[in-house]
Amino acid sequence: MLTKEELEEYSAEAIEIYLDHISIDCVVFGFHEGQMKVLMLKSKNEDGWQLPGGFVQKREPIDVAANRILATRTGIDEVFLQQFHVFGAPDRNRQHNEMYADMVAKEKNFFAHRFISIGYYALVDFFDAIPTPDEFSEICTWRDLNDLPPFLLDHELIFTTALDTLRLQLSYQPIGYNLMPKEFTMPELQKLYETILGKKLDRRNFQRRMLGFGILNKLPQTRKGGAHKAPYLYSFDLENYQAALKEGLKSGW
Amino acid sequence: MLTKEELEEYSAEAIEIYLDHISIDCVVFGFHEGQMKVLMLKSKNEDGWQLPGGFVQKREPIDVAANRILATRTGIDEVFLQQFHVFGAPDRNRQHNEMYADMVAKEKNFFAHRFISIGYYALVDFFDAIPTPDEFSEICTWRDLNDLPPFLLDHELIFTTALDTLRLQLSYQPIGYNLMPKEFTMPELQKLYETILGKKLDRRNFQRRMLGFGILNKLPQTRKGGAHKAPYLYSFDLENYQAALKEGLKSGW
DNA sequence: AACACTGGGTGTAATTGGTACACAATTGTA
DNA sequence: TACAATTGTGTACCAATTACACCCAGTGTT
Repeated sequence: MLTKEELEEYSAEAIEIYLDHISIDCVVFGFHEGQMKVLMLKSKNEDGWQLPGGFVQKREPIDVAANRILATRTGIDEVFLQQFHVFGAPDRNRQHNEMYADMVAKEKNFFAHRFISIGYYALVDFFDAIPTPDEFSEICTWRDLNDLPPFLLDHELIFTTALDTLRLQLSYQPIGYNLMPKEFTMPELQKLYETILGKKLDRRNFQRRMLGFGILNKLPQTRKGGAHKAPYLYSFDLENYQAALKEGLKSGW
Repeated sequence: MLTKEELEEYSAEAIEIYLDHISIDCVVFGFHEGQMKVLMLKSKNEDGWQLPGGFVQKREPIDVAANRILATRTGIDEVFLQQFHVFGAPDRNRQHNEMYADMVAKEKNFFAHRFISIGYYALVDFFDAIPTPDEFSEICTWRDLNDLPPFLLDHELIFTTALDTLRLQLSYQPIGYNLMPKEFTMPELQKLYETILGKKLDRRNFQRRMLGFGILNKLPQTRKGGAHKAPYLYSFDLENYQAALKEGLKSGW
């Protein structure tokens, strides 16, 4: 737990720099060894984990703020980052309020104010990110989607909503450019889709469909070294990929 | 334009009641005589129109705030209301700031603060709504989608984003329950879809597809009085409609 | 009363897209 | 060299979407 002095100091600084009542929380997805990962932070003071988050500077656009927060936690800039929902229950940060209620008057404790949080989700290359804790956390690390720790605040809701959004997104937008390495095999890409969706897909139909989108380049090389037939390598056709992002993969009506 | 005293009074009251830095703007869609309508307000002081909006009370959930704002402008409660995007550019309400800059110090003018606005869109029955202006507007009325007035602030962006979202939504969720009267004919419903999408649809395929969703009840009556064959009346099957809202109309993968 | 006109109800063939398979090819290992 | 495992490609089948044709009912005209 923080001391009275520490809390007051952090609080005074935050009040100077940041907009009151608005926060940002990021759900950062990565992909490694066939498993989906989320970036999480273990709180120093509390017994639980939270998502990377932060506040918006007084004259900073919110997208820039989200980018800055992510860059501070991972060292990566310019990632695929998308706002997906606003979480605005009046008591969403009740936990904090109660913990420090006796120590510092609520008005003087920036963090005890009511915060409406803008949820962003990000897709990043696992190896590009260097998880870096903030001043309130002792650990910042990737957690497996199948082995998630207890969440603080409403961060479980934020995470679940992000995952649902990602799954929905998957059906009408291309995903993968930000999660896969430059070159990859079709089975590797399929594994990503299966992990996000949480179910098996047919190998052959996946390949045909994926190629049908026209967002992949087949490279002449194959991935040698495996104990079996060497699969071809692919890369994303960035131009078509961007176009597909804009236009969507399915027309609907 | 407001007087110094009026502005200070409104401002002082707002500071008491509302959360600073957060606003809500609503894009309210209605449907009348085969035309899509949006609810808009003509500003008393400025030469332009805006979307209905407001602020969040200090201990009020944001969805409740959006509902309250809408209810105040239309008299309807419990409408289909959905947040779709957050608009957070630092100078989005620059217009206001400049206009009153000389009159009241910025710190004392609540409305000159930076506001991050949560965009909601609503679908309402045209006849249920009674457009009611707020204290800053002289007119509150439906405007035709094909004949929109000049927007103030970034409200054109908010409107456009809402329309895009609605069109996207249309391809995987049922729409109509909140926009159509209790009983309606298939051609009337089709007109709604065509208006939202901005293109013609095939009469026969539309009917089959719509019925295929299983969210309509065919009523025994027909709509008499037209100059031609009397079309059947339909109503929504609310139970199935709700289910379709949750599950989506298309599976995706 | 017969007729044309218009808009509404229903059916059907052609095309497309998705699903479920089978089989051949390649690689390292036994 | 045979084998196991995995990848590449093809094809038959079913479901959904699209495109189009035909008939029906109500109104106004001759």
